[in-house]
Amino acid sequence: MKSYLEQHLKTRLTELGWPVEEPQFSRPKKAENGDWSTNIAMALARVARQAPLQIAHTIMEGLILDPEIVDRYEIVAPGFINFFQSPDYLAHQLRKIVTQDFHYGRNKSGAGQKAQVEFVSANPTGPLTVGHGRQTVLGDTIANILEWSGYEVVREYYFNNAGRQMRKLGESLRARYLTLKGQSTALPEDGYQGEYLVEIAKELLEQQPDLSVETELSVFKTHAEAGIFQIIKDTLARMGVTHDVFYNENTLYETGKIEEVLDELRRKNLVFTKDGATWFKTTELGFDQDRVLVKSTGEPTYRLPDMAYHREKFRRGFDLIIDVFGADHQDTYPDVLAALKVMGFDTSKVHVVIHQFVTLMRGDEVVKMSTRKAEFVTLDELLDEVGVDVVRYFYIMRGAGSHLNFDLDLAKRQTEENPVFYLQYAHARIASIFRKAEERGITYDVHADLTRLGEAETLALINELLAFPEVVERCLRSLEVHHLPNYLYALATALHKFYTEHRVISEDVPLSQARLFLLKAVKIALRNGLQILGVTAPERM
RNA sequence: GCUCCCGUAGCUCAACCGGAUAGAGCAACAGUCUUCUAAACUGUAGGUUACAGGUUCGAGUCCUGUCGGGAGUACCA
Repeated sequence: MKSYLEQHLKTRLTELGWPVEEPQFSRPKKAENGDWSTNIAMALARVARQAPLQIAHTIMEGLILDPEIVDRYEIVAPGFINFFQSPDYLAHQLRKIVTQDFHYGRNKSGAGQKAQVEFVSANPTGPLTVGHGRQTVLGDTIANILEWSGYEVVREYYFNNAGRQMRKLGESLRARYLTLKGQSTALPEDGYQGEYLVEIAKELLEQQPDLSVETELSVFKTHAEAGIFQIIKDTLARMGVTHDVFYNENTLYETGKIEEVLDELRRKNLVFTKDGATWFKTTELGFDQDRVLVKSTGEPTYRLPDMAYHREKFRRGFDLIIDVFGADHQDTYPDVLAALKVMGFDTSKVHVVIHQFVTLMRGDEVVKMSTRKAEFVTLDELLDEVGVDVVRYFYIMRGAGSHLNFDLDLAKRQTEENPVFYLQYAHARIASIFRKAEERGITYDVHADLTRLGEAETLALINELLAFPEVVERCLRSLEVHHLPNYLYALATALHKFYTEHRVISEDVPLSQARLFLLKAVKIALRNGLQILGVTAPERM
């Protein structure tokens, strides 16, 4: 309907000799303002030097619209043109949904294109925390949206298993190991105090009982890393998340990619040496200060590998590159992107999604988190307490740019007034009605007479239902996926209202069948939407 | 100091490229189950969209400034 109107309106504007800018259509909030509305007359007021209402009339007088699609239109002050869709059109759309079934809501905007989503990327120093949860769900849901838009998607996890942090980790494991062996050893200063290292030490002791203080640290480091990665991957699996690629920063060194980037920047005259360190001349590119690429110790900062990594992303041929970062990484990407641009890559392909922090609350108290001190609630613990469906939904229901308060007490307590259950209940309710219909011998009929559907609540439900593909596209355009849970909530509300007002199964068999047909379509949209969110759609509750 | 994010009902948050009377949930109050699942529905109340200017037919949305919260501003990542 939208594209139909767009097309005809554009043609008409051309006839009139007015600038054919992209006409904007929106679904009015109020049903009385039609099913689709455009503000084109107001937008043209200045250029055409006429009153918006006059323009609207001029446009509409010469516009011939198919009555099977558009029932009627109205011109309303200050200059809106509102269109009302015809019943035939609605019926036709409903049939389409049922035919598309598992494909309802998909679009082809990314067909033939490759996308990469990098998310989580936590270094293997400890289990994933509640803080990582937000990024996990955000990244995975964005990836789902891309898949529903036709992209071929690679989910990627970037990690670093070298450096000071990992050394500390190895030392911490060694201390735990030796303590288990009866040689009580203190954890190093700033060591990792988490209980998980004790578990990993026990495993190590079973497998290799002969290690000692003399053993190379790398043995402990390697074992700690493997053990922790197992924990992380298990957690991700519980969340329903599978990464296709785990990219080790170290390979960038081994294959000389780091040097290549440095050389390339040198050739562009953007590198200089000062105080024994190697600097990136970012001031030359419009930044307020220069940045260190290689420390005086000879060790590169995160910046250089990040540049090399992103250069690899481009070379691997991705058409769309999405980085999901926490707010603490805010300053790390502008100069990385600047370097890539200098190297000749099209950085408009890179989209950085920054999410604000999660504040973990216990009632009114803020829970402070630190991986090293093991003062945190792990994602696993959260999953144990409230389940995957609730965790995924809670993390995604708010915009990434908003700070998220995650109240543990509330999440645990929430079993009844929880929005997730509200959605799932809508789905289960429909399933239940279908079971009941079968009992009563009323069968679902593909050829049901849909002209029987016409009450206000019914039309509201159908309109909500038809918006689903638009919501998916909007999530894609904006990379703001919280629109989806919000939409599904509204769809569930429309369903519940319809249910309260109108009995589906009645003596009137044709009407029952028409309503069953509608519910079938609603069930499809709910199920597909929940699938994108990674939330289950139960048949009964 | 500078950069980025945020500020909307008592609380948690929506509001598509600037559109029509700023919407939900929770909490409060009042109702609705002999009938397909009441994990639901209806109604009442709750707002100077932090503040002050500006841009225009129209601003929660864009611009400038102020205040408040968060993140960054390292030879940490």
